[in-house]
Amino acid sequence: MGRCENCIIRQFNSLRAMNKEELKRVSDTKTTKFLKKGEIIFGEGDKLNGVYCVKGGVSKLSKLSPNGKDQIVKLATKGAVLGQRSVITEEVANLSAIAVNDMEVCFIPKDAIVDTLNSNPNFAVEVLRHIAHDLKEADDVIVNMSQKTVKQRIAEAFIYLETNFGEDQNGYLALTLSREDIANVVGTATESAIRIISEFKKLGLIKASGKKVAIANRQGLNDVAKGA
Amino acid sequence: MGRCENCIIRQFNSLRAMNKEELKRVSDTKTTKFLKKGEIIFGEGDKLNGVYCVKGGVSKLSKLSPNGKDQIVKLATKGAVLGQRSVITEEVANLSAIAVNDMEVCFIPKDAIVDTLNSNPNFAVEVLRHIAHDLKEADDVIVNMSQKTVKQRIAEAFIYLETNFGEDQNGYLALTLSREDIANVVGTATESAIRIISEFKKLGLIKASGKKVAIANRQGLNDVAKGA
DNA sequence: GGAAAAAACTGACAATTGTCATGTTTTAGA
DNA sequence: TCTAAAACATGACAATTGTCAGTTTTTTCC
Repeated sequence: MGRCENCIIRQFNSLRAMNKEELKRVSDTKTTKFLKKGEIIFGEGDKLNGVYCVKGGVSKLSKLSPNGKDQIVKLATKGAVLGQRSVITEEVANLSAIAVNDMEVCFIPKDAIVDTLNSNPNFAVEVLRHIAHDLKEADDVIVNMSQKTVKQRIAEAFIYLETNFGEDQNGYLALTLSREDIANVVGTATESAIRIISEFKKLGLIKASGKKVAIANRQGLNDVAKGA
Repeated sequence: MGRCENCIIRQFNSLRAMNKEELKRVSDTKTTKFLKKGEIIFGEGDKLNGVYCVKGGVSKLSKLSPNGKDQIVKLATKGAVLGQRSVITEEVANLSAIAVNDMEVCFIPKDAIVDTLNSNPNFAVEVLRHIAHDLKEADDVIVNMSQKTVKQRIAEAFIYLETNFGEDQNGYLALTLSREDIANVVGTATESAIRIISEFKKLGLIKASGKKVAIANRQGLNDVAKGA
């Protein structure tokens, strides 16, 4: 089992503001878990006894709406710390976290986090910065959701996937989502998403091989996203 | 000019975690401002040199979407601290803050906030709790926006206004919003909002006298909000 | 490799929502 | 109090999006 002190992932999240002893404590109490695609890290309403630091793979953070549809609020990848918010506010989880592909995560019991928050202002401020950034992103999502058409949001989603997860060696988006997941990200019916994706293919904006999608005309997609 | 040490508003926000000296510093550097309905506290893209503590009145926090429509992300009332997020992340404001009715706010230069964040973990954690709570609310708004109909969201908006701002002595909602503002809260066209509000009146769910609105059938409104 | 299951896709249609045009009422200010 | 401006309201129609009912393709796993 690796030591947090040597973990490069830490540079991407708030744990980098911990000092040596604090980090040692985290390292001594953490446990590493491997999850297969589709497995649940935690569910809406679960009481969380710690946070999950994502070492590899991607998780979708989603919430079930009363009408039975899932809304994906965020995709979390390497470096993300899941469950942080719930641990801070001492509430049950507001979102579910489900593995989109195979994942490796470290579970860190909450005491190590909470105690450090209360004693090390650098760490508290660093966590604060991250959560504040998440809040800004969430506000932007609210605006997108309510002011853009489904077509625009799907175009944006592809651009988002490219800029955040990159492409594989063949130029396909490195993160492959099912049509249903894409629909749940942009908040529309699966059929609507499929229809628009087909249209994008016909227009030559993207190309697809099975579920793999590649951006074929970035500028064109951008124009659609901007409503041109 | 009042002293922060004696200000009851402080009990509602993160400033309650400040100690005597810190509070004294805030009190010595703060300035009080009075704003009329419609006045701008700060605008999207402004560089903020401090935060605004709301002593009275209500502000709408909104963002202009590329299509020229405003999306109201949040309504802030007594006790809210505006601009906190931007000061923490050292970014320009992501949202505009505009007075919905006459307001009184205290401007607190950012140094007093930032220095305390860096030195007093209690304060940092208290701010963290507030921002974390805001984040949860924002996530919930995302789900509502994307999974509920305009009718449901308008019904919810009235219930929200009642539970958060209360009623006046005649039973009307204490906070009166224009139809346009309501449309901008729920993310729809003004005409659509007007139509649905008219429908609610016909159904006896609400009654209206001019722009003042009263909830006439809470259970019925609730049913609409839940999609029954 | 083949069967079963899951995912992707398509068409037809209905419901919701947006837009534009216009009239009416309310509000604010001289 | 009167008037102009703003806000509210409504109709007609178009565009977007959702739903249902299927078919086809892809994936999974024995």
